[in-house]
Amino acid sequence: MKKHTTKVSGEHFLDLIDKKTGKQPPSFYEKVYEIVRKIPKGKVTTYGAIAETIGMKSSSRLVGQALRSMPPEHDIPAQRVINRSGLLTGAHQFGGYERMRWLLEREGVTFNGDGVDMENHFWMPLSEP
DNA sequence: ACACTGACCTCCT
DNA sequence: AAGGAGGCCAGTG
Repeated sequence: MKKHTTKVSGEHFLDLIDKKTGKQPPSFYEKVYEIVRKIPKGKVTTYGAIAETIGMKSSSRLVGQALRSMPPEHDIPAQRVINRSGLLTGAHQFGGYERMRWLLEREGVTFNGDGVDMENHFWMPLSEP
């Protein structure tokens, strides 16, 4: 039985991001969400690039953890975050590889074999807001 | 409070 | 070239 007890549940973190009250320093998760929201349509970035932008280059796994913890209703384009080699390693969260690929292709992302054409679609997050 | 968990990445065979 | 082991560390139970 799963209650919605997670501390990173929908209203909580969305509230923090939207209002930016500044009551407390943004958590790692919140920083991830902010960056992911900035990924332009038709572009992708990587877990490692996001971690590096936050200033924790070695914590790319935490980026994946943050995205996995997102609530059902969100406006964060998480499908635009993939692994370094262009593979859709988070596909299971979107209902499988084909589904995640479709989400990206309808945004204009093109593929090279099984992976995204990184040469044309990789987007490096900006450090400054 | 402690142990385990990863939507990863980089080395090392 | 391809595959495996280890490091990473905030959250979660």
